[in-house]
Amino acid sequence: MRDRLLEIYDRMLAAFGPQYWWPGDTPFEVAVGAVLTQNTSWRNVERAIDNLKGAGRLALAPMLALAHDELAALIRPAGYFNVKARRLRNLLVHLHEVGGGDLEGYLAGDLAIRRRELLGVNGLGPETVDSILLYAGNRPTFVCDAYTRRLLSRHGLCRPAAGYEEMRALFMDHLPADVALYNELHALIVRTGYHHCKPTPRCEGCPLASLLPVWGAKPAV
DNA sequence: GACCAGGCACATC
DNA sequence: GATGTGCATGGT
Repeated sequence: MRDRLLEIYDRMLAAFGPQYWWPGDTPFEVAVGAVLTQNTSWRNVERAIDNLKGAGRLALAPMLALAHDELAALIRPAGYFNVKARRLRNLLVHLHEVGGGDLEGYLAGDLAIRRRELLGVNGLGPETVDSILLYAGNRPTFVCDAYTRRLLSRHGLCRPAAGYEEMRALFMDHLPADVALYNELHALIVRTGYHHCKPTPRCEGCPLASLLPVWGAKPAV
């Protein structure tokens, strides 16, 4: 299993190069982006983050001071703005009350405990929590998503209906707990997902074709 | 106009 | 435990 995962990693890296994730300037921006990007394209998230930046609200206290409607209006381009305004506030309140307002210090605490605490915040699921821990906190936890399930299941490495924790364990049980590796591997899986679903379901001539012969958004028959 | 995008909570069976 | 639904904008 380790060798198969690393071969996929090597192929993707050779094809697309390092992805330099997460696209955000500060840990706080990364954490906010992790919520905003839930089921949403990154381009729309960027608009929302630009709005927050432009309004001088991209920091814990200034964002926490916003009324629901004000926050929702700023993040509108990211979609689900009422839901996400609530989820962001839940995260901010948690960081303020449990984390003492110090995001980086908070994320540096015991990994299993921090993960469990963050999963207890309403609106933060496993992908969002692992993204915050890995990309904002530089902690070794693997991030999985819909692309990951497609990649694994189409290579017979997991069931098509595999749960999140099952996929995460698959990576973490077979790969070293290496932040740089986890960072790049997840980013490359997403990058490969874009590449394959945009042009054509069957990616002819792709450097990954022998490893990833079929990708389309809907499982190919 | 249909389909998709770096999910998640909640209701229901 | 599995399955269905609401949430919403913007690109292709």
